Amino acid sequence: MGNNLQDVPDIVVGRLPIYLRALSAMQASGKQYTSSHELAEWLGISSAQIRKDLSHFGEFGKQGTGYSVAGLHDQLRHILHLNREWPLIIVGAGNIGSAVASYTGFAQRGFRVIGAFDNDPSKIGTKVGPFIVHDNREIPAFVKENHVRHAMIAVPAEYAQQVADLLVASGITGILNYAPINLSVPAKVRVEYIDPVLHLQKMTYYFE
Amino acid sequence: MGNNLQDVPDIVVGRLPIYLRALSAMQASGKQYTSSHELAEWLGISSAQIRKDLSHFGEFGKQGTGYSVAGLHDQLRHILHLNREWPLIIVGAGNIGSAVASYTGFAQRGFRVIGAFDNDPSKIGTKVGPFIVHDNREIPAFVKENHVRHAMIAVPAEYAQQVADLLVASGITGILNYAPINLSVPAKVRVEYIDPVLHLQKMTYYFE
DNA sequence: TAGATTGTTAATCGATTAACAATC
DNA sequence: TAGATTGTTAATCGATTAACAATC
Repeated sequence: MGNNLQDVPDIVVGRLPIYLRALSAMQASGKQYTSSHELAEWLGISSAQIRKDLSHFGEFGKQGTGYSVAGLHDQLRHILHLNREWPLIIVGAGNIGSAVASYTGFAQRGFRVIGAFDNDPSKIGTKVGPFIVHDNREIPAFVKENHVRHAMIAVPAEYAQQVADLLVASGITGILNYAPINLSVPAKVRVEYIDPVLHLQKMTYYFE
Repeated sequence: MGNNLQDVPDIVVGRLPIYLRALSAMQASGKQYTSSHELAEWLGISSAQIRKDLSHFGEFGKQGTGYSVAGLHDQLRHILHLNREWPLIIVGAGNIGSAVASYTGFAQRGFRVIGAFDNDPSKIGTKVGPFIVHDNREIPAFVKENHVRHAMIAVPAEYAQQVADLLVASGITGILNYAPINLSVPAKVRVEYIDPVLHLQKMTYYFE
């Protein structure tokens, strides 16, 4: 019941990848079946929440038995459109950009970095991970040719907005921003943020 | 009113670093005063929420005028215990660990990496950023000597839990986990998670 | 002063949880 | 069958927002 995208709260969508990640770990450990209770304990949330979240998309369990680990895993992959490989680009070839370009964890989870860009002449032409760094000016053509939807921004904060503008103009509709600054983009473009310092600062509130 | 730590919802605490980050940017641009409305537009949230959040900690504004950028910035730094420098260690000297060790963005925001560790003999003794990588076995002594409270985990998922156990046993009370796996730790220990793939997977739900 | 904006209250909105009939 | 667990409903809980008196 309720398969309309509009029906599903954003906060629920945000938990699906967490469920998927837990199911992958269970699958890797050879587990065949699980239950909302087991998943809940694993993740530190309530079993009712897991059942409620899943109920937005269908009925995936069996009374008395629970969920097939592989079955629910596949359903979630499908719901999240991860049964294909999404190409990604990374803009910024500094420390963070290099680490992201070299990160091998994308492939098994639905994504593949296919290009790296920077506007610094001293970086263009060098390699980060397996990629030769190209000039930012090549982004629009590259994005169009390769039907890229996602980009990661790993440039200094002062350049992040102009890079975002370029990405949006190039047709990118999902941005993962590593620069510690809020971006302003059209409503149709999704932006997610990663800033480790925010997490650390949140913790220190509770210290001392 | 309401300066009791228990009073303040965790979700409110999580927004304070975002406000602080915005105020830093305003300060850098030479702005003297701001208002809840301006901050709200900047951050894409409601002005009422900002005023409500701040009201948990005191009265920082003036009717008709708004907030002193520098004043509110300092208040938030104080509330978040950022008017000192917190030492950090990083465990795992791979791509992510190296990037984090080299990241220069911690210093201005209350943190400083002071040590890097790994258990791989081929990495111990090498340099990541400005640090020589030490053996994980040196963690307990190092944490005690330097009164370290925070650690970042950047090891493969399969080792993350045992590293977390070692950190907790060493006296670490705040963990920022870059490994894509949920950690199980005592209630007194805070854990925050960074997994870029979760963010990307959330976005693809809305694609196509 | 007149205009603007705060801090706070009360109302609204939405998310989480408890409980249980259905059923494997 | 007996035990276990789902999917769903209704109740609870908590967070967000609208509105406004106070006042700079």
